[in-house]
Amino acid sequence: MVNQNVMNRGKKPTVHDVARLARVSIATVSASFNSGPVREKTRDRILDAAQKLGYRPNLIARSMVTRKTHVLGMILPWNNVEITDAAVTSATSNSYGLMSLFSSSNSEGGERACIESLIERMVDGIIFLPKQNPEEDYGQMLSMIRSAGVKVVLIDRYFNEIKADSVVTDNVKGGRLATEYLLKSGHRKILFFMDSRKASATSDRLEGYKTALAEAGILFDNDMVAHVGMGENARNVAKEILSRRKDITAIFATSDHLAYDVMLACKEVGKKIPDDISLIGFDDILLGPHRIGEILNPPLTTVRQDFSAMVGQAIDLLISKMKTNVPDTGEIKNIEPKLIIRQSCRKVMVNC
Amino acid sequence: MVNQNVMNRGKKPTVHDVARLARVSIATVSASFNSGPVREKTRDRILDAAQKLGYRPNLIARSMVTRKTHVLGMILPWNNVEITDAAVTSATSNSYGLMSLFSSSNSEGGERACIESLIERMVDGIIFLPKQNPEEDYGQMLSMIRSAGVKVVLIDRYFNEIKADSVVTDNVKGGRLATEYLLKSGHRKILFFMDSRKASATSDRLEGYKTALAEAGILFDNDMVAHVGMGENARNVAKEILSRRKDITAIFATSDHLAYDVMLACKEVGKKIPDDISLIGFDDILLGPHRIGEILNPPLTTVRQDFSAMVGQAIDLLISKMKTNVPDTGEIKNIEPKLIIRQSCRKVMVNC
DNA sequence: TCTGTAAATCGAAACGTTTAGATTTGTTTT
DNA sequence: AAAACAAATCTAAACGTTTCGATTTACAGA
Repeated sequence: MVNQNVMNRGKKPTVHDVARLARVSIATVSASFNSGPVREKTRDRILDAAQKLGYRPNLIARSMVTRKTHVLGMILPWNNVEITDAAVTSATSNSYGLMSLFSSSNSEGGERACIESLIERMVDGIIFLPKQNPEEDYGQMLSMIRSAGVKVVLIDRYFNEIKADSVVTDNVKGGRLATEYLLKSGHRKILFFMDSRKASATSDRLEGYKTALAEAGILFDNDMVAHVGMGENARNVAKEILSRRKDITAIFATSDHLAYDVMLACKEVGKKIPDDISLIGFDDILLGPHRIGEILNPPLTTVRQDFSAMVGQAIDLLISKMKTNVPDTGEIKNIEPKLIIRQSCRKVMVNC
Repeated sequence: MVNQNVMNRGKKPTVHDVARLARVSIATVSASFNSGPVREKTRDRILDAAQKLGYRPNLIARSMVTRKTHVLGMILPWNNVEITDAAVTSATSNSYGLMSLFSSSNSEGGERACIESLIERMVDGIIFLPKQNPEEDYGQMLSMIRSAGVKVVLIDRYFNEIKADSVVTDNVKGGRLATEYLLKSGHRKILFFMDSRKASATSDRLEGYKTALAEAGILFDNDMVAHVGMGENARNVAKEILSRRKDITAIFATSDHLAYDVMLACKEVGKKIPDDISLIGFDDILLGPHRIGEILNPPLTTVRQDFSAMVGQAIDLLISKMKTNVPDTGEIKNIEPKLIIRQSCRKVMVNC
């Protein structure tokens, strides 16, 4: 029930209306809504008046003067449920809004256009998962962001040449986990099956693969890493390799999607998983109430990334950077990956 | 290279800086950025100046006076890649920003809290997919939105008692498509397997099921519709029915997730799909480069919803409503569903 | 009661646009 | 060349906050 006498008829009530009703100045109203120094009695009177009028501060007006929108931006190459979920949850619980953009569906302009759009909308900070296309100048993109006074933290990727705060899965550990598991199961000829992007995530996983091999005293063979080129079809690439390299007993695919393509290829080529080929993926993609690995046939052993933790920490970091105005230190936070054992790998006899 | 002489050193340039450099008033600057009436010669001078200064209009300040943020809000029960993808694409191409919220992960407050948050942030319009919980007062929620001067269109759901514009899949057609297909394949005992929510989508699919039955001259049997209660596990419910009702030859599940649970149940009970039981789903959930139905074993026949078209039309409608200030007509737009035939159904001999 | 001081309150000026309405400029008509 | 009119430009006032410095108030100590 709204008191019509004091209503600025038809329009939303403002600080002025509240001030008038509470018999104080607008400055005092503002103070009581921002926990400034105001006597309890006055605050009660003001809150009462605000209540009576149904007053809610206009965030746009506030942004105008504070030069903070309390909105975060996020740029991903593709939509990812786990990431966007974690991001809105984390942003919301810090009472920030979130605007997500997908750089690959952005028809023209890609990542740069996304950045410009977010800057224009004056987000306070940006969570950025760069594609790491070799032809793009990420240094320039980042300085574009910074010179607009916007804070940024990278997720799932980091740059060697460019100083930027990132939070990523410990991919070398992930690669090691997968490879060690295969090694322990007796496999010696393990194919590293990757896409052709130049992402830090992928090369770190490869490094983990090499580390595990070295620790097991096995010589790294460059022919055992297979790239799926840009235009190529992963399934066909896998088929080709499968029929050419009969010695391969296990495949470590750098994503669950790639692993699925390997499954398809195996079926077409007449190899059974895990009997003929052991297969391990990466990501453990979430799919509604399940993981894709549970649904596949056979259920896929894989390395789970904790995107929720990754994004949560990224947003915490971002917010703390927004408060204290220190320049980027280039810090890289690692999130622990986890081996999820299902049924796509089998033990193999080693002749020793 | 920025001209330092004219720079408001350190701060971003404003209309005033541009006006000064171009020797016009700020009103004229504003006019040329809003395609107002300004002589070509002057416009060039202004655009030149703006260029030189690196001027970009401050959208917050603009919002302050126009009372439009050019941001849309979206509320979904759960994150859905297809919907959020379509929404950001469509919003972006109309040069709107988008803020998505998920009412079920919003720890406290749910849908109402999401609405309040979006209103507070002064979005111009809201795309709302209500859970349709029976205990919620959606009429009140909608009038909350409207009285804040925010436009709203519903997706995937509509209300009978409440006047609200919606765009939904033609679910009775979808239900009919699925049932007719099963009927044509010779099935007579078709279980309608649904969750217990009171969503219009589900009851429409049931209506489509009944229609198809009636058209085939088959008496509707209420025992052939199975509900999964709130606390219940769909797989267990399916198992129970499967072992009790030996006459069932086909199951129409109202979602792909539910269909997957049926698959699990069949496996546990020793029934083979499609040999013993024919199964059909709904949604045709997108999963990266694939559909979940392709990945399942056997590949799942299902009814595809075109979420992309649904959201696209919803946003178009929303935007047109925001321009012309007419009250909601309660119009309901239908999106065509499509039967996707894979391998989870088989033909059955009819004794005639 | 008076004074000194800290705390509370206030007035006014931003913040960067858009937008009426007034005024000037340019163009056509007479 | 003057008058009439349309088009372009300008001036000033919003829009609803926060914030800074000034002013008032409350209260303790003398």
